Amino acid sequence: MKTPGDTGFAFPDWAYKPESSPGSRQIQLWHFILELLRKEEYHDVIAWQGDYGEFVIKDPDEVARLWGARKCKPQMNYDKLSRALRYYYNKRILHKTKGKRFTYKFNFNKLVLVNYPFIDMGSSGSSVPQSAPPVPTGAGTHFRFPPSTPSEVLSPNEDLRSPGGMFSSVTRRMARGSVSDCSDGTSVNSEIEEGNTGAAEERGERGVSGGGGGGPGGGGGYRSIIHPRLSHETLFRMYGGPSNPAGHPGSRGPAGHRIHQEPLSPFPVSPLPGPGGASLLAPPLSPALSMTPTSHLPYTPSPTLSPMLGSHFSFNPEDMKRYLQAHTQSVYNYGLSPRAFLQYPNIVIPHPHRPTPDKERGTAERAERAATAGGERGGERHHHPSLAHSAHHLPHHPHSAHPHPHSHPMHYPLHLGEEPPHMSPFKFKLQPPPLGRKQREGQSQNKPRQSSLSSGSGSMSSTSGLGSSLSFGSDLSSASGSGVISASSSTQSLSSAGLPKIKVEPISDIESEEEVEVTDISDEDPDERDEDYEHFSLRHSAASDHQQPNHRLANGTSAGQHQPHEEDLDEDVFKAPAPPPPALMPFFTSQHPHSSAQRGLPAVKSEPAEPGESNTSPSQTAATGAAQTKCIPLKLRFKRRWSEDQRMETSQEESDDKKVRPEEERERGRQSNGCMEMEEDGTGRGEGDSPPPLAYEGSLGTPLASHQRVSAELHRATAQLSLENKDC
DNA sequence: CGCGGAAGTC
DNA sequence: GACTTCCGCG
Repeated sequence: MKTPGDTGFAFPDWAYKPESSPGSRQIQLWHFILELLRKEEYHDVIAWQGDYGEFVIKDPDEVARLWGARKCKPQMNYDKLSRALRYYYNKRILHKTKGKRFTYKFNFNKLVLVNYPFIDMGSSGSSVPQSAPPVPTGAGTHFRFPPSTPSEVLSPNEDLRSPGGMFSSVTRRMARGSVSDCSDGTSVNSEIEEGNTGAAEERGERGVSGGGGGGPGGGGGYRSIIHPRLSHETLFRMYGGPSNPAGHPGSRGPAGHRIHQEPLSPFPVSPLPGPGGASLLAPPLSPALSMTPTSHLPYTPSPTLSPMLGSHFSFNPEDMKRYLQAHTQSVYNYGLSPRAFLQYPNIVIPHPHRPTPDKERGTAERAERAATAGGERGGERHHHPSLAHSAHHLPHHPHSAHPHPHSHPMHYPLHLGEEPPHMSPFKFKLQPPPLGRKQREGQSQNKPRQSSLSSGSGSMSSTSGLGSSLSFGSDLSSASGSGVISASSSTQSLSSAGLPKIKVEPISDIESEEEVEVTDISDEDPDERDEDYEHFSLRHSAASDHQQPNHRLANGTSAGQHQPHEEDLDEDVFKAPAPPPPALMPFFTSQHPHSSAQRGLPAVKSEPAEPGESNTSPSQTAATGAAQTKCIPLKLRFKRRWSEDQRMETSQEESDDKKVRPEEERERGRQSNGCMEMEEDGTGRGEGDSPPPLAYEGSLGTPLASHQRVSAELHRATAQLSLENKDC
């Protein structure tokens, strides 16, 4: 069951970030739930189960009690708590797993975006921002619950940010959490907070954790202790975290909880990939990712994962920064709001469990698993298979130029400042979005994959990393998370259906590291999807020409996948949030575990969002098949996309959905103002805010400047891409 | 058990 | 805004 190291980490830090509730000071129920989930102590009461993000309340009364204690609402009961939970449905934070009693599922996407930016950029690499929701460790960016675990406190993200800044923010949050505690000793908070140790629950300890008191101090303490830049792994180790599942797998474990084996991590089965396990390196990918069932995709992409061998593999902070800056608005803006997702609908968050049979993945995963040894549990924690792969592969990569030995080649691009635009070695294969079904049907089979897109030399990538990344920019970026990019553009018209998903994979790990394939994977049906999705589709169609012929195409491969609404939704929900911005793309790429499987390349694939288990194969197919590859006017796409994004940022029009929308818009408004999510923390922001630090080479002092700069880069990249595509 | 409206609280 | 409380409905 639990993972050994789990102690705390079920979700990625970012998951804890309070997405929408900037204002809310009090602990929110979902945070509380997450907190409980991450603590082994409460596994008998509530635990992860089943799909990614899915959890079961084993003891409703107890959970209610705890919640009541936390909120000082003695009268709390499950009925009331569940009502509160139901309110999350509309917010898309949570949804009910139908047919399963007391079982709910988190919608990480919603959360992700918010956190995204911060996702570990840090060395830690926690990397997994997007996709892996559940990154185990949790260093949450901003907010964490009461800081329970040191790890959290330490969260890489924060580290990345500025030590100080993050800190403060964290502390604050912590403080908040603690504050909220009810006076009574029983307060849950305290219990939770203690979590670190786990056992220690109790209240007394709080101080130690710092949660209670206060904040800053506590947080600071941890921080001080740990170097900001420590890799997650390190942290994990410290905490017993992810990386070494092995270490603990058994430890905790009680076997079982009544309900599940799952440990803390949301991903049920995550297997940690071995590599990590093995070494420090092993990045703590989110288990989820690794786990991801195949059904969707192999989720690949986490941006961060870059394979760096050595150091952390996660994102480079820098990259993240760039990304952030670049997308400052876009991403941030999109932030939590569902819309954000809309933009990046394709991104899928992998489900932990569903194993996919994919051929491709299988390979990679197997290897990983093997490495992991076993552990599913281990897997959960952090290892991302992909990482492992990437790591392994990297060495092989010819990239001589690599500045960072560790970093994945993909990263290169990132260093825009330094590198000339063309430098980048990457080659991208672009696969055009799937043709319309009809086309697809006709062609799909025929086409094996056209890798053709790849420009011969990968010129694409060329542009500076940035370029490449940028190119993917908005649209792609979205994909990035999962690795999937929606290529909105497919010329074909998709119709409302949706965007096709495109995969961007680095194609050769070994061979040419840099190539990236972009495949259209989309399979989703907007309809099924949440409103957001719908919007999404709308947007695309309207905004871009992109309409793609069919989403279905993607589906096509995966088409079979429909699942019931719920699942679909779920799936959708879980889809990875925004893709990493262009800059990030590389990261994503590298990370891809599954994709890598194919070759071991670090590729980013986006899998169909669809959860449908059925998909798995299809999706893979799609991925692999990529057959669809076609030449797409990427340039146009990107450009448009970019334009749109910007536009969007500027004006938030959008159709709305239900309730959600309002929120989104609001958020946007705020964000647009320039505020990042972080800001509130204020402290956090200032200090740590990564963005600044990230700035491209610092050239961008201000976000705006950076943003512009990014835009420029993007355009440039786009142009190059277009050139590359010309072949087509 | 689960849903969601309605009203109320903080 | 985020619940909490109550309640009717399936």
